[in-house]
Amino acid sequence: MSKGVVSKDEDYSQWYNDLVIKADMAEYSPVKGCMIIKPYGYSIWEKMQAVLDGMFKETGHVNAYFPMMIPKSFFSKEASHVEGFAKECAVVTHYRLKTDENGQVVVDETAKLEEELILRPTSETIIWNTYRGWIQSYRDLPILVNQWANVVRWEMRTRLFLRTTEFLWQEGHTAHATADEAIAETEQMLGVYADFAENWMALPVVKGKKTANERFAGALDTYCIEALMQDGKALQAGTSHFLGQNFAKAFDVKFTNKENKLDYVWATSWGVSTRLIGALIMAHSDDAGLVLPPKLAPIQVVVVPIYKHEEELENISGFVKELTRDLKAKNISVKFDKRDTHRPGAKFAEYELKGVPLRVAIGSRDMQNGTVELARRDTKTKETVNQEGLAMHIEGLLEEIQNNIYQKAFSFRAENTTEVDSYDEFKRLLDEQPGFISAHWDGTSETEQQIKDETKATIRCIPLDNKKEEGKCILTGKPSTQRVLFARAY
RNA sequence: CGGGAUGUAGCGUAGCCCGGUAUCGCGCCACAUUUGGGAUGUGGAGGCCGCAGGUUCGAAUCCUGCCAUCCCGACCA
Repeated sequence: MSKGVVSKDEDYSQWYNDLVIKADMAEYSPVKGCMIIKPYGYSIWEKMQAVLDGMFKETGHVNAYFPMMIPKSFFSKEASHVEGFAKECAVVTHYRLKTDENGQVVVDETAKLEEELILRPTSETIIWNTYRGWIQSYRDLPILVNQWANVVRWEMRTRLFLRTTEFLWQEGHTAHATADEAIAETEQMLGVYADFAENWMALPVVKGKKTANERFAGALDTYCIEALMQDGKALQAGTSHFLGQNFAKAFDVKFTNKENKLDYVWATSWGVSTRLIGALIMAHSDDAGLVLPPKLAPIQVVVVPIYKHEEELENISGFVKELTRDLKAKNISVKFDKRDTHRPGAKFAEYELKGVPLRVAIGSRDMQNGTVELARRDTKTKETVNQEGLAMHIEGLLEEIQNNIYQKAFSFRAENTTEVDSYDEFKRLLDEQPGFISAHWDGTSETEQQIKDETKATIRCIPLDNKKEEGKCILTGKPSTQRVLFARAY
Protein backbone atom coordinates (compact mmCIF):
# COMPACT_ATOMS: atom_id res chain seq x y z
CA MET A 1 0.00 0.00 0.00
CA SER A 2 1.16 3.49 -0.69
CA LYS A 3 2.13 5.72 2.18
CA GLY A 4 -0.66 7.95 3.35
CA VAL A 5 -3.32 6.22 1.32
CA VAL A 6 -5.93 4.20 3.17
CA SER A 7 -6.84 0.80 1.71
CA LYS A 8 -9.86 0.87 -0.55
CA ASP A 9 -11.39 -2.14 1.21
CA GLU A 10 -11.13 -0.40 4.53
CA ASP A 11 -12.68 2.93 3.56
CA TYR A 12 -13.51 3.45 -0.09
CA SER A 13 -14.30 7.15 0.04
CA GLN A 14 -11.25 7.93 2.14
CA TRP A 15 -9.16 5.92 -0.31
CA TYR A 16 -10.58 7.97 -3.16
CA ASN A 17 -9.87 11.27 -1.41
CA ASP A 18 -6.36 10.18 -0.47
CA LEU A 19 -5.60 9.25 -4.06
CA VAL A 20 -6.80 12.53 -5.49
CA ILE A 21 -4.68 14.48 -3.02
CA LYS A 22 -1.57 12.28 -2.88
CA ALA A 23 -1.42 11.73 -6.62
CA ASP A 24 -1.37 15.50 -6.98
CA MET A 25 -4.57 15.68 -9.00
CA ALA A 26 -6.34 18.35 -6.97
CA GLU A 27 -6.58 20.03 -3.60
CA TYR A 28 -9.17 21.80 -1.53
CA SER A 29 -9.51 25.54 -2.06
CA PRO A 30 -10.42 28.34 0.32
CA VAL A 31 -13.78 28.47 -1.40
CA LYS A 32 -16.27 26.05 0.05
CA GLY A 33 -17.09 23.24 -2.32
CA CYS A 34 -14.60 24.36 -4.95
CA MET A 35 -11.39 22.54 -5.70
CA ILE A 36 -8.09 23.47 -7.25
CA ILE A 37 -7.27 21.18 -10.13
CA LYS A 38 -3.51 20.77 -10.07
CA PRO A 39 -1.38 20.42 -13.19
CA TYR A 40 -1.29 16.63 -13.12
CA GLY A 41 -5.06 16.36 -12.82
CA TYR A 42 -5.62 19.11 -15.33
CA SER A 43 -3.41 17.44 -17.91
CA ILE A 44 -5.76 14.45 -17.85
CA TRP A 45 -8.65 16.82 -18.48
CA GLU A 46 -6.71 18.37 -21.37
CA LYS A 47 -6.24 14.93 -22.89
CA MET A 48 -9.93 14.18 -22.51
CA GLN A 49 -10.80 17.53 -24.03
CA ALA A 50 -8.55 16.99 -27.00
CA VAL A 51 -10.01 13.59 -27.82
CA LEU A 52 -13.64 14.58 -27.25
CA ASP A 53 -13.22 17.83 -29.14
CA GLY A 54 -11.88 15.87 -32.07
CA MET A 55 -14.87 13.55 -31.93
CA PHE A 56 -17.28 16.48 -31.84
CA LYS A 57 -15.66 18.11 -34.82
CA GLU A 58 -15.64 14.78 -36.62
CA THR A 59 -19.42 14.67 -36.21
CA GLY A 60 -19.88 18.15 -37.58
CA HIS A 61 -19.92 20.31 -34.46
CA VAL A 62 -18.22 23.64 -33.89
CA ASN A 63 -17.24 25.44 -30.69
CA ALA A 64 -18.59 28.75 -29.42
CA TYR A 65 -18.71 30.60 -26.13
CA PHE A 66 -21.64 32.12 -24.27
CA PRO A 67 -21.68 34.32 -21.14
CA MET A 68 -21.16 32.82 -17.71
CA MET A 69 -23.87 35.06 -16.23
CA ILE A 70 -27.47 34.67 -17.25
CA PRO A 71 -30.29 37.13 -16.54
CA LYS A 72 -32.56 35.75 -13.87
CA SER A 73 -35.66 36.20 -16.00
CA PHE A 74 -34.36 33.64 -18.50
CA PHE A 75 -34.85 30.93 -15.93
CA SER A 76 -38.54 31.55 -15.51
CA LYS A 77 -39.27 30.80 -19.15
CA GLU A 78 -39.14 27.02 -19.04
CA ALA A 79 -41.07 25.85 -15.98
CA SER A 80 -39.56 22.43 -15.33
CA HIS A 81 -36.07 23.72 -16.06
CA VAL A 82 -36.20 26.41 -13.39
CA GLU A 83 -37.71 23.93 -10.95
CA GLY A 84 -34.78 21.60 -11.54
CA PHE A 85 -32.07 24.18 -10.95
CA ALA A 86 -33.57 26.89 -8.75
CA LYS A 87 -32.33 25.33 -5.51
CA GLU A 88 -28.69 25.34 -6.55
CA CYS A 89 -28.08 28.66 -8.27
CA ALA A 90 -25.49 31.23 -7.29
CA VAL A 91 -26.83 34.74 -7.80
CA VAL A 92 -24.91 37.93 -8.60
CA THR A 93 -26.62 40.94 -7.07
CA HIS A 94 -24.04 43.76 -7.05
CA TYR A 95 -21.25 44.99 -9.26
CA ARG A 96 -19.03 47.05 -6.98
CA LEU A 97 -17.12 46.92 -3.70
CA LYS A 98 -16.00 49.78 -1.50
CA THR A 99 -13.95 50.38 1.61
CA ASP A 100 -15.99 51.29 4.66
CA GLU A 101 -15.03 53.57 7.59
CA ASN A 102 -13.22 50.66 9.31
CA GLY A 103 -11.10 50.01 6.26
CA GLN A 104 -13.05 46.83 5.53
CA VAL A 105 -13.96 45.90 1.99
CA VAL A 106 -17.74 45.71 1.74
CA VAL A 107 -20.37 45.43 -0.96
CA ASP A 108 -21.44 48.83 -2.23
CA GLU A 109 -25.18 48.72 -1.68
CA THR A 110 -25.69 51.52 -4.17
CA ALA A 111 -24.35 49.25 -6.88
CA LYS A 112 -27.25 46.85 -6.86
CA LEU A 113 -28.15 45.22 -10.14
CA GLU A 114 -31.59 45.94 -11.48
CA GLU A 115 -31.88 42.35 -12.59
CA GLU A 116 -29.86 39.71 -10.79
CA LEU A 117 -27.54 37.53 -12.83
CA ILE A 118 -27.29 33.79 -12.36
CA LEU A 119 -24.00 31.97 -12.62
CA ARG A 120 -24.91 29.37 -15.22
CA PRO A 121 -25.74 25.93 -13.87
CA THR A 122 -26.10 25.00 -17.57
CA SER A 123 -26.57 27.18 -20.63
CA GLU A 124 -29.80 26.10 -22.34
CA THR A 125 -31.56 29.34 -21.56
CA ILE A 126 -29.01 31.84 -22.78
CA ILE A 127 -28.20 29.74 -25.81
CA TRP A 128 -31.82 29.33 -26.86
CA ASN A 129 -32.39 33.00 -26.33
CA THR A 130 -29.50 33.53 -28.74
CA TYR A 131 -30.67 30.94 -31.26
CA ARG A 132 -33.89 32.91 -31.73
CA GLY A 133 -31.83 35.44 -33.64
CA TRP A 134 -29.89 32.84 -35.59
CA ILE A 135 -32.78 30.83 -36.97
CA GLN A 136 -35.44 31.90 -39.42
CA SER A 137 -35.53 29.18 -42.04
CA TYR A 138 -34.93 25.46 -42.30
CA ARG A 139 -31.88 26.58 -44.26
CA ASP A 140 -30.37 27.87 -41.01
CA LEU A 141 -30.62 24.39 -39.52
CA PRO A 142 -29.15 22.36 -38.06
CA ILE A 143 -27.06 24.34 -35.63
CA LEU A 144 -24.42 22.11 -34.09
CA VAL A 145 -22.63 24.05 -31.38
CA ASN A 146 -20.52 22.92 -28.47
CA GLN A 147 -19.17 24.99 -25.61
CA TRP A 148 -16.27 24.22 -23.24
CA ALA A 149 -17.06 26.02 -20.04
CA ASN A 150 -17.33 26.13 -16.30
CA VAL A 151 -20.67 25.91 -14.55
CA VAL A 152 -21.80 26.44 -10.98
CA ARG A 153 -24.24 24.29 -9.04
CA TRP A 154 -24.55 25.06 -5.37
CA GLU A 155 -24.66 21.52 -4.04
CA MET A 156 -25.12 20.78 -0.36
CA ARG A 157 -22.30 18.28 -0.28
CA THR A 158 -19.33 18.06 -2.56
CA ARG A 159 -16.64 15.52 -3.41
CA LEU A 160 -13.44 16.14 -5.32
CA PHE A 161 -14.09 15.77 -9.06
CA LEU A 162 -17.39 13.92 -8.53
CA ARG A 163 -19.38 16.86 -7.33
CA THR A 164 -17.97 20.33 -6.80
CA THR A 165 -19.71 23.66 -6.71
CA GLU A 166 -17.92 24.84 -9.81
CA PHE A 167 -16.92 22.30 -12.40
CA LEU A 168 -15.60 22.16 -15.95
CA TRP A 169 -17.52 20.51 -18.73
CA GLN A 170 -18.60 20.72 -22.30
CA GLU A 171 -22.19 21.25 -23.32
CA GLY A 172 -23.43 20.67 -26.82
CA HIS A 173 -26.58 22.52 -27.87
CA THR A 174 -28.07 21.66 -31.20
CA ALA A 175 -31.10 22.88 -33.11
CA HIS A 176 -32.94 20.82 -35.73
CA ALA A 177 -35.83 21.02 -38.17
CA THR A 178 -37.41 17.72 -37.20
CA ALA A 179 -37.90 15.58 -34.13
CA ASP A 180 -36.35 12.58 -35.85
CA GLU A 181 -33.22 14.51 -36.66
CA ALA A 182 -32.91 15.76 -33.08
CA ILE A 183 -33.42 12.27 -31.70
CA ALA A 184 -30.79 10.94 -34.08
CA GLU A 185 -28.40 13.63 -32.83
CA THR A 186 -29.13 12.73 -29.20
CA GLU A 187 -28.40 9.10 -29.90
CA GLN A 188 -25.33 9.88 -31.95
CA MET A 189 -23.76 11.87 -29.11
CA LEU A 190 -24.58 9.15 -26.64
CA GLY A 191 -22.63 6.86 -28.93
CA VAL A 192 -19.71 9.27 -28.98
CA TYR A 193 -19.64 9.31 -25.18
CA ALA A 194 -19.83 5.54 -24.94
CA ASP A 195 -17.04 5.23 -27.49
CA PHE A 196 -14.89 7.64 -25.53
CA ALA A 197 -15.57 5.95 -22.19
CA GLU A 198 -14.84 2.47 -23.45
CA ASN A 199 -12.01 3.03 -25.91
CA TRP A 200 -10.15 5.84 -24.19
CA MET A 201 -11.05 5.64 -20.52
CA ALA A 202 -11.18 1.81 -20.63
CA LEU A 203 -14.48 2.16 -18.83
CA PRO A 204 -17.32 -0.14 -19.87
CA VAL A 205 -20.66 1.66 -19.83
CA VAL A 206 -24.32 0.83 -20.21
CA LYS A 207 -26.17 2.99 -22.67
CA GLY A 208 -29.74 3.69 -21.70
CA LYS A 209 -32.59 6.07 -21.11
CA LYS A 210 -33.48 7.71 -17.84
CA THR A 211 -36.90 7.24 -16.30
CA ALA A 212 -39.14 10.28 -15.88
CA ASN A 213 -37.92 10.72 -12.29
CA GLU A 214 -34.29 10.97 -13.27
CA ARG A 215 -34.77 12.97 -16.43
CA PHE A 216 -33.02 16.31 -17.04
CA ALA A 217 -35.10 19.34 -16.13
CA GLY A 218 -36.74 20.38 -19.36
CA ALA A 219 -36.00 17.26 -21.41
CA LEU A 220 -38.41 14.87 -23.10
CA ASP A 221 -35.86 12.10 -22.99
CA THR A 222 -32.54 11.81 -21.22
CA TYR A 223 -30.06 9.26 -22.48
CA CYS A 224 -27.07 8.37 -20.39
CA ILE A 225 -24.05 6.17 -20.02
CA GLU A 226 -23.77 4.47 -16.65
CA ALA A 227 -20.57 2.98 -15.26
CA LEU A 228 -19.93 0.79 -12.26
CA MET A 229 -17.30 1.81 -9.73
CA GLN A 230 -15.21 -0.63 -7.68
CA ASP A 231 -17.37 -0.18 -4.60
CA GLY A 232 -20.41 -1.34 -6.52
CA LYS A 233 -21.96 2.09 -6.86
CA ALA A 234 -23.04 3.44 -10.22
CA LEU A 235 -21.81 6.67 -11.72
CA GLN A 236 -23.52 8.59 -14.49
CA ALA A 237 -20.67 9.36 -16.83
CA GLY A 238 -22.42 11.36 -19.52
CA THR A 239 -25.85 12.51 -20.64
CA SER A 240 -27.51 13.39 -23.90
CA HIS A 241 -30.93 15.00 -23.88
CA PHE A 242 -33.71 15.20 -26.41
CA LEU A 243 -35.33 18.48 -25.45
CA GLY A 244 -38.20 18.38 -27.93
CA GLN A 245 -39.56 21.85 -28.62
CA ASN A 246 -39.61 22.91 -24.98
CA PHE A 247 -36.84 25.48 -25.16
CA ALA A 248 -37.88 26.67 -28.61
CA LYS A 249 -41.33 27.37 -27.22
CA ALA A 250 -39.97 28.99 -24.08
CA PHE A 251 -37.69 31.29 -26.09
CA ASP A 252 -39.91 31.60 -29.13
CA VAL A 253 -37.52 30.08 -31.63
CA LYS A 254 -39.51 29.40 -34.81
CA PHE A 255 -38.48 28.67 -38.34
CA THR A 256 -40.19 28.38 -41.71
CA ASN A 257 -40.04 24.82 -42.96
CA LYS A 258 -39.90 23.53 -46.52
CA GLU A 259 -43.68 23.61 -46.70
CA ASN A 260 -43.59 27.31 -45.87
CA LYS A 261 -45.13 26.67 -42.48
CA LEU A 262 -43.95 28.14 -39.20
CA ASP A 263 -42.76 25.57 -36.65
CA TYR A 264 -40.79 25.43 -33.43
CA VAL A 265 -37.21 24.20 -33.58
CA TRP A 266 -36.24 20.82 -32.11
CA ALA A 267 -33.40 20.74 -29.60
CA THR A 268 -30.80 18.54 -27.98
CA SER A 269 -28.15 19.10 -25.38
CA TRP A 270 -25.39 16.80 -24.17
CA GLY A 271 -22.49 17.01 -21.77
CA VAL A 272 -19.67 15.39 -19.89
CA SER A 273 -17.70 16.97 -17.10
CA THR A 274 -14.53 16.75 -15.03
CA ARG A 275 -16.49 14.11 -13.15
CA LEU A 276 -15.03 11.75 -15.75
CA ILE A 277 -11.72 12.14 -13.96
CA GLY A 278 -13.38 10.87 -10.80
CA ALA A 279 -14.79 7.95 -12.75
CA LEU A 280 -11.36 7.18 -14.14
CA ILE A 281 -9.85 7.10 -10.68
CA MET A 282 -12.59 5.06 -9.05
CA ALA A 283 -12.89 2.51 -11.81
CA HIS A 284 -9.29 1.37 -12.15
CA SER A 285 -7.09 2.41 -9.25
CA ASP A 286 -5.76 0.31 -6.38
CA ASP A 287 -4.14 0.69 -2.98
CA ALA A 288 -0.80 1.65 -4.52
CA GLY A 289 -2.36 4.59 -6.33
CA LEU A 290 -3.88 5.55 -9.64
CA VAL A 291 -4.03 3.17 -12.56
CA LEU A 292 -4.41 5.26 -15.68
CA PRO A 293 -5.30 3.92 -19.10
CA PRO A 294 -2.30 4.58 -21.37
CA LYS A 295 -4.41 6.50 -23.87
CA LEU A 296 -5.20 9.21 -21.29
CA ALA A 297 -2.12 9.07 -19.08
CA PRO A 298 -0.23 12.40 -19.09
CA ILE A 299 3.00 10.42 -18.84
CA GLN A 300 2.89 7.04 -20.55
CA VAL A 301 6.42 5.89 -19.82
CA VAL A 302 8.76 7.00 -17.09
CA VAL A 303 12.45 6.20 -17.17
CA VAL A 304 14.29 5.92 -13.85
CA PRO A 305 18.06 5.73 -14.03
CA ILE A 306 19.94 3.90 -11.31
CA TYR A 307 23.48 5.08 -10.89
CA LYS A 308 26.24 5.71 -8.40
CA HIS A 309 28.49 8.05 -10.33
CA GLU A 310 28.04 10.86 -12.75
CA GLU A 311 29.72 8.86 -15.57
CA GLU A 312 27.18 6.10 -15.16
CA LEU A 313 24.32 8.57 -15.50
CA GLU A 314 25.90 10.00 -18.63
CA ASN A 315 26.20 6.55 -20.08
CA ILE A 316 22.56 5.80 -19.29
CA SER A 317 21.42 9.20 -20.55
CA GLY A 318 22.87 8.45 -23.95
CA PHE A 319 20.68 5.39 -24.24
CA VAL A 320 17.62 7.14 -22.86
CA LYS A 321 18.02 9.93 -25.39
CA GLU A 322 17.72 7.43 -28.21
CA LEU A 323 14.83 5.64 -26.56
CA THR A 324 13.00 8.92 -26.06
CA ARG A 325 13.44 9.79 -29.70
CA ASP A 326 12.08 6.40 -30.79
CA LEU A 327 9.09 6.65 -28.46
CA LYS A 328 8.27 10.20 -29.47
CA ALA A 329 8.26 9.04 -33.07
CA LYS A 330 5.51 6.65 -32.03
CA ASN A 331 3.65 9.42 -30.20
CA ILE A 332 4.42 7.96 -26.81
CA SER A 333 5.10 10.43 -24.02
CA VAL A 334 8.18 9.81 -21.91
CA LYS A 335 9.58 11.34 -18.78
CA PHE A 336 13.23 10.81 -17.92
CA ASP A 337 13.48 11.33 -14.18
CA LYS A 338 17.16 11.84 -13.48
CA ARG A 339 16.64 13.87 -10.33
CA ASP A 340 19.54 13.33 -8.00
CA THR A 341 17.51 14.39 -4.99
CA HIS A 342 15.37 11.26 -4.82
CA ARG A 343 16.41 7.64 -4.67
CA PRO A 344 15.03 5.12 -7.13
CA GLY A 345 12.68 3.51 -4.61
CA ALA A 346 11.02 6.81 -3.87
CA LYS A 347 10.56 7.43 -7.59
CA PHE A 348 9.06 4.00 -8.11
CA ALA A 349 6.50 4.67 -5.42
CA GLU A 350 5.74 8.13 -6.75
CA TYR A 351 5.00 7.00 -10.29
CA GLU A 352 2.91 4.11 -9.05
CA LEU A 353 0.89 6.57 -7.06
CA LYS A 354 0.47 8.71 -10.17
CA GLY A 355 -0.57 5.76 -12.28
CA VAL A 356 2.11 5.96 -14.98
CA PRO A 357 1.40 2.83 -17.06
CA LEU A 358 4.98 1.75 -17.73
CA ARG A 359 8.21 2.25 -15.87
CA VAL A 360 11.65 1.63 -17.33
CA ALA A 361 14.45 1.20 -14.80
CA ILE A 362 17.96 1.13 -16.11
CA GLY A 363 21.26 0.85 -14.27
CA SER A 364 24.86 -0.06 -14.98
CA ARG A 365 24.03 -3.73 -14.73
CA ASP A 366 21.53 -3.28 -17.55
CA MET A 367 23.92 -1.21 -19.59
CA GLN A 368 26.40 -4.07 -19.43
CA ASN A 369 23.78 -6.68 -20.32
CA GLY A 370 22.01 -4.57 -22.93
CA THR A 371 18.74 -4.80 -21.01
CA VAL A 372 16.25 -2.70 -19.03
CA GLU A 373 13.73 -3.53 -16.35
CA LEU A 374 10.13 -2.91 -17.41
CA ALA A 375 7.41 -2.60 -14.80
CA ARG A 376 3.68 -2.54 -15.60
CA ARG A 377 1.45 -0.46 -13.39
CA ASP A 378 -1.73 -2.42 -14.04
CA THR A 379 -0.39 -5.85 -13.08
CA LYS A 380 2.54 -4.70 -10.95
CA THR A 381 4.72 -7.20 -12.80
CA LYS A 382 8.35 -6.67 -13.80
CA GLU A 383 10.36 -8.17 -16.61
CA THR A 384 13.87 -7.73 -17.94
CA VAL A 385 13.93 -7.08 -21.67
CA ASN A 386 16.50 -6.31 -24.32
CA GLN A 387 17.28 -2.74 -25.19
CA GLU A 388 17.08 -3.67 -28.81
CA GLY A 389 13.56 -3.11 -30.15
CA LEU A 390 12.49 -1.62 -26.82
CA ALA A 391 10.34 1.17 -28.28
CA MET A 392 8.32 -1.31 -30.28
CA HIS A 393 7.96 -3.57 -27.28
CA ILE A 394 6.71 -0.63 -25.20
CA GLU A 395 4.24 0.34 -27.88
CA GLY A 396 2.75 -3.14 -27.79
CA LEU A 397 2.71 -3.23 -24.01
CA LEU A 398 0.84 0.05 -23.74
CA GLU A 399 -1.83 -1.35 -26.00
CA GLU A 400 -1.99 -4.49 -23.92
CA ILE A 401 -2.31 -2.47 -20.73
CA GLN A 402 -5.13 -0.41 -22.21
CA ASN A 403 -6.98 -3.61 -23.12
CA ASN A 404 -6.24 -5.29 -19.83
CA ILE A 405 -7.60 -2.39 -17.80
CA TYR A 406 -10.78 -2.43 -19.84
CA GLN A 407 -11.15 -6.19 -19.51
CA LYS A 408 -10.66 -6.02 -15.80
CA ALA A 409 -13.35 -3.37 -15.42
CA PHE A 410 -15.59 -5.32 -17.76
CA SER A 411 -15.25 -8.52 -15.75
CA PHE A 412 -15.85 -6.65 -12.54
CA ARG A 413 -19.06 -5.23 -13.92
CA ALA A 414 -20.15 -8.65 -15.21
CA GLU A 415 -19.52 -10.19 -11.79
CA ASN A 416 -21.46 -7.43 -10.10
CA THR A 417 -24.49 -7.30 -12.34
CA THR A 418 -27.26 -9.59 -11.23
CA GLU A 419 -30.75 -10.42 -12.41
CA VAL A 420 -33.16 -10.38 -9.52
CA ASP A 421 -36.82 -11.37 -9.34
CA SER A 422 -37.82 -10.66 -5.76
CA TYR A 423 -37.69 -7.56 -3.60
CA ASP A 424 -36.10 -9.45 -0.70
CA GLU A 425 -33.30 -10.66 -2.93
CA PHE A 426 -32.98 -7.13 -4.31
CA LYS A 427 -32.48 -5.65 -0.85
CA ARG A 428 -30.16 -8.41 0.25
CA LEU A 429 -27.92 -7.93 -2.79
CA LEU A 430 -27.70 -4.18 -2.34
CA ASP A 431 -26.24 -4.72 1.10
CA GLU A 432 -24.17 -7.81 0.51
CA GLN A 433 -22.92 -7.44 -3.04
CA PRO A 434 -23.64 -3.97 -4.33
CA GLY A 435 -23.61 -3.51 -8.08
CA PHE A 436 -26.02 -3.27 -10.98
CA ILE A 437 -29.27 -5.11 -10.46
CA SER A 438 -31.41 -5.96 -13.43
CA ALA A 439 -35.04 -6.28 -12.39
CA HIS A 440 -38.62 -5.85 -13.50
CA TRP A 441 -40.42 -2.60 -12.74
CA ASP A 442 -44.04 -1.66 -13.33
CA GLY A 443 -43.11 1.57 -15.07
CA THR A 444 -44.57 4.00 -12.53
CA SER A 445 -42.77 6.87 -10.83
CA GLU A 446 -44.42 5.98 -7.52
CA THR A 447 -42.89 2.52 -7.48
CA GLU A 448 -39.49 3.88 -8.41
CA GLN A 449 -39.73 6.49 -5.67
CA GLN A 450 -40.76 3.94 -3.05
CA ILE A 451 -37.85 1.69 -3.94
CA LYS A 452 -35.54 4.66 -3.70
CA ASP A 453 -36.92 5.69 -0.32
CA GLU A 454 -36.62 2.19 1.06
CA THR A 455 -33.28 1.13 -0.41
CA LYS A 456 -31.51 4.25 -1.74
CA ALA A 457 -31.29 2.44 -5.06
CA THR A 458 -32.48 4.23 -8.18
CA ILE A 459 -33.15 3.15 -11.70
CA ARG A 460 -29.90 4.09 -13.37
CA CYS A 461 -31.35 3.58 -16.80
CA ILE A 462 -33.52 1.52 -19.05
CA PRO A 463 -30.72 -0.03 -21.11
CA LEU A 464 -31.11 0.44 -24.85
CA ASP A 465 -30.34 -3.23 -25.38
CA ASN A 466 -32.23 -4.55 -22.38
CA LYS A 467 -34.01 -7.83 -22.05
CA LYS A 468 -37.59 -7.59 -23.31
CA GLU A 469 -39.50 -10.27 -21.46
CA GLU A 470 -42.68 -10.73 -19.50
CA GLY A 471 -42.23 -10.40 -15.78
CA LYS A 472 -43.55 -8.96 -12.56
CA CYS A 473 -42.46 -5.76 -10.84
CA ILE A 474 -40.26 -6.65 -7.87
CA LEU A 475 -42.14 -4.24 -5.63
CA THR A 476 -45.78 -4.29 -6.72
CA GLY A 477 -45.98 -7.57 -8.65
CA LYS A 478 -47.68 -5.74 -11.51
CA PRO A 479 -46.89 -6.92 -15.03
CA SER A 480 -43.74 -5.64 -16.72
CA THR A 481 -42.32 -6.13 -20.19
CA GLN A 482 -38.67 -5.40 -19.63
CA ARG A 483 -35.87 -5.34 -17.14
CA VAL A 484 -34.32 -2.07 -15.98
CA LEU A 485 -31.02 -1.39 -14.27
CA PHE A 486 -30.99 -0.47 -10.59
CA ALA A 487 -28.08 0.57 -8.38
CA ARG A 488 -27.07 2.86 -5.62
CA ALA A 489 -25.35 5.77 -7.27
CA TYR A 490 -22.99 8.66 -6.76
C1' C B 1 -31.35 23.01 6.39
C1' G B 2 -31.60 18.89 10.62
C1' G B 3 -27.97 15.39 13.67
C1' G B 4 -22.67 14.65 15.26
C1' A B 5 -17.60 16.09 15.67
C1' U B 6 -13.17 18.96 15.13
C1' G B 7 -9.99 23.53 14.81
C1' U B 8 -2.35 23.51 17.94
C1' A B 9 4.23 24.58 12.44
C1' G B 10 3.30 22.90 5.33
C1' C B 11 0.72 17.94 6.89
C1' G B 12 -0.65 14.55 10.91
C1' U B 13 -0.80 15.00 16.17
C1' A B 14 0.27 15.28 22.16
C1' G B 15 -0.87 18.65 25.88
C1' C B 16 -6.77 20.67 27.84
C1' C B 17 -10.01 17.07 32.82
C1' C B 18 -6.02 19.32 37.09
C1' G B 19 -3.94 27.16 34.12
C1' G B 20 2.83 28.62 34.54
C1' U B 21 4.40 30.62 26.54
C1' A B 22 3.89 23.85 23.39
C1' U B 23 5.15 17.38 22.46
C1' C B 24 6.21 13.85 18.81
C1' G B 25 6.28 12.05 13.68
C1' C B 26 6.42 13.30 8.47
C1' G B 27 7.97 17.17 5.48
C1' C B 28 11.60 21.45 4.91
C1' C B 29 17.10 23.55 5.06
C1' A B 30 22.73 22.42 5.57
C1' C B 31 26.73 18.87 5.56
C1' A B 32 28.45 13.90 5.12
C1' U B 33 27.76 8.95 3.76
C1' U B 34 24.24 6.61 0.38
C1' U B 35 21.46 5.21 -4.59
C1' G B 36 18.42 -2.22 -8.39
C1' G B 37 11.66 -0.67 -3.98
C1' G B 38 9.68 4.91 -0.08
C1' A B 39 18.09 5.91 2.79
C1' U B 40 21.06 7.06 7.39
C1' G B 41 23.60 10.25 10.74
C1' U B 42 24.57 15.09 12.77
C1' G B 43 23.03 19.99 13.05
C1' G B 44 19.13 23.67 12.00
C1' A B 45 14.67 26.68 10.66
C1' G B 46 9.60 26.91 11.33
C1' G B 47 3.82 28.57 16.02
C1' C B 48 -0.75 35.42 17.20
C1' C B 49 -2.55 27.16 19.96
C1' G B 50 -9.45 29.28 14.44
C1' C B 51 -11.28 34.55 15.84
C1' A B 52 -13.21 38.03 19.63
C1' G B 53 -14.35 38.93 24.48
C1' G B 54 -14.29 37.41 29.80
C1' U B 55 -12.12 35.15 34.54
C1' U B 56 -6.95 35.24 36.48
C1' C B 57 -0.73 37.77 38.71
C1' G B 58 -0.68 34.42 34.44
C1' A B 59 -5.00 31.07 29.41
C1' A B 60 -3.66 26.24 24.12
C1' U B 61 -5.90 24.77 28.87
C1' C B 62 -11.61 27.56 32.41
C1' C B 63 -16.28 30.61 30.69
C1' U B 64 -19.23 33.23 26.67
C1' G B 65 -20.00 34.47 21.71
C1' C B 66 -18.63 34.04 16.74
C1' C B 67 -16.25 31.84 12.43
C1' A B 68 -14.59 27.76 9.64
C1' U B 69 -14.10 22.77 8.25
C1' C B 70 -15.29 17.58 8.21
C1' C B 71 -18.73 13.35 8.80
C1' C B 72 -24.04 11.44 8.62
C1' G B 73 -29.15 12.62 6.35
C1' A B 74 -32.56 15.34 2.40
C1' C B 75 -30.49 17.51 -3.03
C1' C B 76 -27.24 16.24 -7.18
C1' A B 77 -23.31 15.74 -13.54
